[in-house]
Amino acid sequence: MTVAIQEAVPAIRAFNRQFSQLMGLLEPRYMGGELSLIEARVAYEIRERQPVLARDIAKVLNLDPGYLSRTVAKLEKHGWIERGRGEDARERPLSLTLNGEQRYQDLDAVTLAETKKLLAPLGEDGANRLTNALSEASDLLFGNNQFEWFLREFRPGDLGHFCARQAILYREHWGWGDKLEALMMEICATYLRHFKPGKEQCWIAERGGRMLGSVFVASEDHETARLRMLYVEPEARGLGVGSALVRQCTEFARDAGYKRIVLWTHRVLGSARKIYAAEGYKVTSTEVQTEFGKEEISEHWLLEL
Amino acid sequence: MTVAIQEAVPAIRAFNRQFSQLMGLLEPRYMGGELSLIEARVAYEIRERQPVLARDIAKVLNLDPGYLSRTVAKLEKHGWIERGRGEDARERPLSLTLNGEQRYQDLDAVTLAETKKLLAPLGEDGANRLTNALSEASDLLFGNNQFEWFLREFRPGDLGHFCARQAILYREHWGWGDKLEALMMEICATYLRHFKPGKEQCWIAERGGRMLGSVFVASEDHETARLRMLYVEPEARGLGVGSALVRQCTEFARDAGYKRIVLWTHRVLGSARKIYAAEGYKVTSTEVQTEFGKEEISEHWLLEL
DNA sequence: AATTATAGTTGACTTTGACAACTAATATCG
DNA sequence: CGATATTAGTTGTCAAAGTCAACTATAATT
Repeated sequence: MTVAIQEAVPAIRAFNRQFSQLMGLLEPRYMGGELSLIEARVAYEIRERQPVLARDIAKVLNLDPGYLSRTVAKLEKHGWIERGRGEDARERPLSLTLNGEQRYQDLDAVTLAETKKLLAPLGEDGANRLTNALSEASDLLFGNNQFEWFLREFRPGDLGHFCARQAILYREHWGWGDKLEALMMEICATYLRHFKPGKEQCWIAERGGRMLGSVFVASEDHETARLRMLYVEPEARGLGVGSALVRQCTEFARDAGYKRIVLWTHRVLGSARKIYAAEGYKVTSTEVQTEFGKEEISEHWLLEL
Repeated sequence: MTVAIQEAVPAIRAFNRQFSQLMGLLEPRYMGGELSLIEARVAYEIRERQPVLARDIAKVLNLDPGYLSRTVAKLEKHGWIERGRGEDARERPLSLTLNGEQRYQDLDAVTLAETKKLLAPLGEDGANRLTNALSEASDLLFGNNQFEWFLREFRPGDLGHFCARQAILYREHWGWGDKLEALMMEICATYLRHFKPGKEQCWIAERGGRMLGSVFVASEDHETARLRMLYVEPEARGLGVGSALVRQCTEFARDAGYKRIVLWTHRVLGSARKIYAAEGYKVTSTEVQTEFGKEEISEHWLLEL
């Protein structure tokens, strides 16, 4: 058993305790006492899955079939749901009535508003961080990555985060020193300072608020674009993030009217090299340099647009 | 209502649903049916807070006093807890008996083992990320953090993260533009590039793996140190983080043999100004500048060492 | 001294939830 | 094909969980 798991156990337990207390405040009683918590949950599941069989609801909510039967009967009596007829005459597929849908919306609006009120003090940044944290935890605990990754243009804070990740990853994997971090910050600073909209751009690959990778195009001269600082998080390898980023750069450079796009990379970065090659880039020259603390073979690549 | 909060609401609701289902599997029945969930929770709270009054337990667990009274009676009958006598004769301070402590440990060992089994597939890295994600969410939702904050010297990646946070926070709060981000990255890059060990240093205030604030001392000339880029996360205000960072700088500058330490800040940053004043710094001059997109009054401060 | 408030208890009650026996329909297998 | 098993859902019964109001004993307030 690793140390990290030893530490995660109290964290999750403490979180559970506080979180369920907080959520308890949020779902005290639905529809002014008309529905119990369980009834509301059943209604929710029916709505999500309709038409659905009671057996499936019982399974997902872990309810006794008898208890569920009565709950369903009550919901039906209230006019929220209706029980249809299936192919199999034993089955009574459940679905929300129009009235039920309306009532559900009302119910939902209340908890929605309360949740918003709860989150309001967090502000823009806090809400973002919360979403990220929950998405990360959800990822790890339930293993469902509900979010797809996508590319977007960069925003304030992205470049800093990017430098941080690069500094950590490169040091971990390749043992490069402080100078790399300084160099990257210089590049980013200069880039931001002299940013030329339409001729330059930076893209972030993101999933659930988490940066999976990034790249940027800088203007070398009127005819030449430079692709810089491609990186992909280890956890995102194999998703096609790197290719998508490089292709985005190529297309952008072409649309922006450049005649060629160049880049500088290192022989040791094998997976990046494969991507460049696959996108049609060619090595134009090679050199040995020692700037980052140990000897590395670096390469210049080029693609005519 | 910001967009970020609009997005956080479904995230927290979805998380709640899945999380409570997962935790439900984890706490089905304590001690082989000897104790109910509520009884176990009450026992937990008593253990955490002993000696504690029933009223406080009722408040924190949101229980009916009558119900709690019976629950407590049952725990006492089982020999888990005992009811003492307070100064105030109405009060019956509760505490675990030795036997109760032993039984609690047993009980705890079971759920602990189950939780570990649940987390085992995550591995070292996953467990770390989960701990961080939960600690972050816990911070944001409940505003408390089980970890203490402390200062440390900076590490690779810190400066990038620092720039990112500053860019986001300053934009959100003061509406300053891209130029600030560029300026900060330039400062950090130059700082790293020309870092003078013993004459310069950067400190990070950290809690539970999360950066709460930061500051750094740069060498202006042989006799003058410069305090730069003090920042404290909004969530960490009022903990004394800012003062500790400033004091750290002052002491470092004194020990490093500087004759004075100076800094540059803005009139609008009220809480920072208070800290500088409290640490003995004085305003030496004032100017209006517009570099960050709107007009700001900036100030030069100085402390003779 | 009278009034009000607090800590906790008890009795009466409702709701929640669990379990097993049940009906009715479908599936399976010799 | 018919006996048997299985499945979807219902109903009866009961215990546990939870609520509410009335209650005692003590302390605080006016």
